[in-house]
Amino acid sequence: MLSPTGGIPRPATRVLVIDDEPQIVRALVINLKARHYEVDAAHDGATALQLAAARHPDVVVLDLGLPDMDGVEVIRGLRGWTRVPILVLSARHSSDEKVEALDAGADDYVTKPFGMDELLARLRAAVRRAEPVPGGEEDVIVDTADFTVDLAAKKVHRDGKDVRLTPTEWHLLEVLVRNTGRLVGQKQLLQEVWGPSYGTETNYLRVYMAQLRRKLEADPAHPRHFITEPGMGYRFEK
Amino acid sequence: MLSPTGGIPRPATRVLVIDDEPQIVRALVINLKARHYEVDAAHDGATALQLAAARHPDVVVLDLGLPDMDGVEVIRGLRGWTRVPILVLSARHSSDEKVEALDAGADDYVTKPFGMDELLARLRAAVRRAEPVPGGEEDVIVDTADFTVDLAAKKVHRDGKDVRLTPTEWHLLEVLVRNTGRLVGQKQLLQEVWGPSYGTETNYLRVYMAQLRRKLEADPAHPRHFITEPGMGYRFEK
DNA sequence: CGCGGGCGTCAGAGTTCCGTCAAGAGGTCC
DNA sequence: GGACCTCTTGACGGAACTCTGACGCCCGCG
Repeated sequence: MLSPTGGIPRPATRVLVIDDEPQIVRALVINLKARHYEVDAAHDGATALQLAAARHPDVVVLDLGLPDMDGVEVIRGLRGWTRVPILVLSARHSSDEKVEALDAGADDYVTKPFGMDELLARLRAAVRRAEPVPGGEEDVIVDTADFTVDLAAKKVHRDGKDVRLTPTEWHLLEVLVRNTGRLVGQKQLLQEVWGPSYGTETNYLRVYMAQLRRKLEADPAHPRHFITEPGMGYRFEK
Repeated sequence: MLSPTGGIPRPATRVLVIDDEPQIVRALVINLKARHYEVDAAHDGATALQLAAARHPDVVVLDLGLPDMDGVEVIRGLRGWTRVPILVLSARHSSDEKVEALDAGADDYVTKPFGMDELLARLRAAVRRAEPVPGGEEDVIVDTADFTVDLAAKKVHRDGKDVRLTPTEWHLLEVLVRNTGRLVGQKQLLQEVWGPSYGTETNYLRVYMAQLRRKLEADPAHPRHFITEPGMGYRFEK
């Protein structure tokens, strides 16, 4: 990873670009980075699905013509678990193609060649409407008997004090809290926190889970909130 | 999905069509009504804003060329109080126009002449993503008289408490529950839980089935939910 | 009435998995 | 360069889980 620890306060929009044509990827990456988006790129569908799971992009730009799988399959693969906006690029102008992609779950369909300004505007629109309603959403703060997690401010409060967490500790906590009550498999946990290639290093989990419990549990030896499900994963309970 | 809303019986999707060209309005209205949308139509911006406030449409189709006011002003007027999806129609292909409309709050931009199929697909996409998350937490929950299984959270609840299951127990339960009411053969059960090379070790089944019944049945000796079909397999009943 | 197959139950052995500690590697800030 | 801080890695005791064999029960059948 390039900046595993550095990304601190600004929640930059993360874009996943999926295209097998290097020039297009390059043009997109340059333009997006210039506008302070965080960009990941994949040149085939399999990599794309992996990256999406690992990085949780805020928006996906997908070229339908991929070497390894049908673009529509990529859409379905994503839609199986996420509602992230998908902006489709395609050289095909056929109406059927558009309808198929849109009905599979795409949010927008742009035909090549496209104007960069227009694409960026469509991207802004897609991101904008995916944003949570500015006024509502109490979900950013999760309260337990022992501590409070503020997902927006990235802060944990306990006994009237802020608890200091390292980036990895926070990342792990975040994944667990966003799935409050649900079991999160160790593989999923590892891949979301450490990256797609870390699926088996369960010792990381043990170390950092212990760290979290030491900092947040009233009695770290008998955790009430960070619960181990042996052989499966961990679960955060309020 | 045949119905515009995605199959669930719900009040019809309401569309507000704003265009000053009678033929286009007519074509849209006919096509939309044929697909069981409710349709309102306005021929100018002022009427459109009034109608939108009165009728609360689920999606707006807006032609930018209106007699009384600039189309972008209509977008702003709507965005002042609602996040309803806005699909813009326009004869102008200019990139600047598109960018302006999209940044003013439009969700999509289609240039005339447009294909009706494509427009309808884009409309479906706009409506779809505005829908609330299906099922709230989309947790698949199976309820019985004695306990509750949450397949997404991997949780079993009984008598106000969470029941702790081992990985094998959970896996077995999952296969049975996903086939509620159906007989699952022992070979199938073994292969799904233990792997393709296990087809005959029926003693595993006996042990873990007993485990499940002890943890979940009110009277493990006389199971109501985990039913043995001698010589064949097991069946889960609510 | 004896026999055998299929099933449920139990408890122990063996293995895997987890929590904990500690030490080293790498990076950052003064 | 030195003093942190953080992430990685290895080792170990103990806990949890899986597997296995033994036993008893029920039932159909010879």
